[in-house]
Amino acid sequence: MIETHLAKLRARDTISVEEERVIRDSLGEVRSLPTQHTCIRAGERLHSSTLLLEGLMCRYKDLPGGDRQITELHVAGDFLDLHSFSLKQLDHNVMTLTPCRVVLVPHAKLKDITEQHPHLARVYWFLTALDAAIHREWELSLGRRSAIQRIAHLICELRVRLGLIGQADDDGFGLPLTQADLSDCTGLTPVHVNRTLRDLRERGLMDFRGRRVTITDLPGLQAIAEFDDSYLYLRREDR
Amino acid sequence: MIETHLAKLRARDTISVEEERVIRDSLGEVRSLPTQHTCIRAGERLHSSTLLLEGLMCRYKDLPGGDRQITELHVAGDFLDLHSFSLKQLDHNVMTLTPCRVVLVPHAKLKDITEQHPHLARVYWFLTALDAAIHREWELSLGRRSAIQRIAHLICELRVRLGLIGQADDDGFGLPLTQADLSDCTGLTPVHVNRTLRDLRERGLMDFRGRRVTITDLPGLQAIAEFDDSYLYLRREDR
DNA sequence: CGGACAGTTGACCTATTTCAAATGTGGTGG
DNA sequence: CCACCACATTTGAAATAGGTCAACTGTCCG
Repeated sequence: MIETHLAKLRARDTISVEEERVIRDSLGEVRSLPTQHTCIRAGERLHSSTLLLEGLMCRYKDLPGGDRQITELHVAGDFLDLHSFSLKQLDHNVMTLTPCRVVLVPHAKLKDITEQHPHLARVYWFLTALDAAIHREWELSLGRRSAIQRIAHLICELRVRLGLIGQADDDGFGLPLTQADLSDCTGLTPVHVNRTLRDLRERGLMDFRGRRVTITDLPGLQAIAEFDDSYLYLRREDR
Repeated sequence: MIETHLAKLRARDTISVEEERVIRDSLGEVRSLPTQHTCIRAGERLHSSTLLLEGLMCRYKDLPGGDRQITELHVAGDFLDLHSFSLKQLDHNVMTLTPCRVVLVPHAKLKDITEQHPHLARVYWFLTALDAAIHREWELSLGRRSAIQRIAHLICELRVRLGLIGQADDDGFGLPLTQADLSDCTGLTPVHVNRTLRDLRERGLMDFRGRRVTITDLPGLQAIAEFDDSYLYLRREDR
């Protein structure tokens, strides 16, 4: 059930059999969620964190005028709100972008981990630091990259993150997002996303159609995005 | 020496006398740094985290073309790189924007804290989650707010954060940044920052001259920024 | 007094947005 | 199997927020 989660952790550190058992013991209720469903709202008091088992979800913030910014995408194996353990409530919403399956991890169990399994606690602390690193890279995209770079960069990021859990290879991957979702990730309008996707296709770099990204020139795509995966911390370390 | 740091923590949780002693015992070398000095570079292996005692610093990422994005500003009492404890190396640089004084906290001491003082460890985990919340708010600014909103929002954020450590009130605060620094925070050009500051002045909202922000209409400034401080987690909680 | 920056302004430019309409496309009910 | 509906995608034309380039003006400090 949590193989994708373990794959994500084990790409970055050593998780012992004992720790794996502790993780499995922390799991609570499993839920299935429909698509386009906001399952956590900013300001709600939370008592458990949510681990994504299957599907695609996002964190987003809305503006009074109706504009939306997605601040991070989540794939299987990600904690959507591990930070709610420290924060107690979130400053953003979390919603599904596809039908999803999730499992709840009570904050009480996480607290036990901080008291009895300090190494595992450090690994989980690392996961929240990794989310922050992704936020920083998105700040760079939103602040300083052009439209074509923003989209190319996002696709490069997703290729690596999905690759870790065996859901992407060099040729492409399934990506059940609309162009409007993509515009909310990149701070662009849906119309401009459409034109930019055509540009990427005409340049022979990638094609995004029918909920699938086909990468036709990976080095070229990475070059235009100026993509460097070091912000994803893919090396194994002793935390 | 670390009063600003304790003020920041105690605005969010209860720190016992014992925990205060643990924090004081974790402090290592104190350093004075000149202005415009990059003291941590992306990719460097780090063995201690740095607590800012005095001055203004920033985290930033550079692009090959020379563009720069500041991802967060830091005031006295902030850890610049508490996350380097989990990450081991950073994905961004850290530099001074004024002359600064900092104190180093060895990662070995932080590791001891995770093993012997789980509550304090959770408080520090919270601090890194707070940095991530600030990153998310900046993503929203960079992705969806107009130039005038981005600058107004940044000023509102700094007023609150500096206020917590007694360095700002409703009338304004010292802010030793250049307009170019401001442009690197907001993803704008220095020229447009200059015009936008004039706009804010002519609207009677705020005036930024001579390294000082004078707020002439705080409610108006907050209104145009659509500022809501909940992402700064100012309520005290039991973490 | 001079030099290095920081700030200011004007004229022009362009990437992206806005608005509006047309064209797929997938699912549902008859 | 078809008609229809709700959406997602695509395209064109016009508008604009913010960028670029270049020059000029403080201002601080040695």
